[in-house]
Amino acid sequence: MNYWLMKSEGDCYSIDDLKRDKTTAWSGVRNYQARNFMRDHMKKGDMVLFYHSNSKPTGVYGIAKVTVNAHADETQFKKNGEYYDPKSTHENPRWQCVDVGFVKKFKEPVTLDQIKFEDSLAGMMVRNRGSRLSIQPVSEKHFKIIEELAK
DNA sequence: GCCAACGTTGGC
DNA sequence: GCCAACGTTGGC
Repeated sequence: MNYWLMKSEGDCYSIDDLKRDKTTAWSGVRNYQARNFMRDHMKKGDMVLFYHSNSKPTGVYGIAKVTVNAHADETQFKKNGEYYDPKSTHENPRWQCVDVGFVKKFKEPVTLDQIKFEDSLAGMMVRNRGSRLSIQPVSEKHFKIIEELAK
């Protein structure tokens, strides 16, 4: 089983939205590296740190899990939609996404400040300045530490 | 809202 | 295949 961190802008799609929806297709990712993680490495049952970027405070707000393996991202075919990709075809879809389900929301978020402060979390990608990758692999150790910090 | 860092595009 | 220009991300 693998562990991940998925970013979402807090005011765009938050952990509360996921709680309400119970499950959602992680569509709209238009970055090849992030797509490759979803397509090739994320599997049903993998655990996900749900991270809010551009929010106050920024940090991990809860936990989600992968509920459906990668499949074509429908938003790429929606003309006039924000995520429409004219170069993509149904025969050979360019973008894929997994579905994620709600697991829990932390009482208090584990903030980016905390993550940077904890020596035991050295090496987490999200600590790097300018780390724009919206889906990042996380080690089991780091995942568990974040979970502990939330208690 | 600013701006540095990054990814992508497109001309050559 | 290089690289400048551009658009986007995301912390502050």
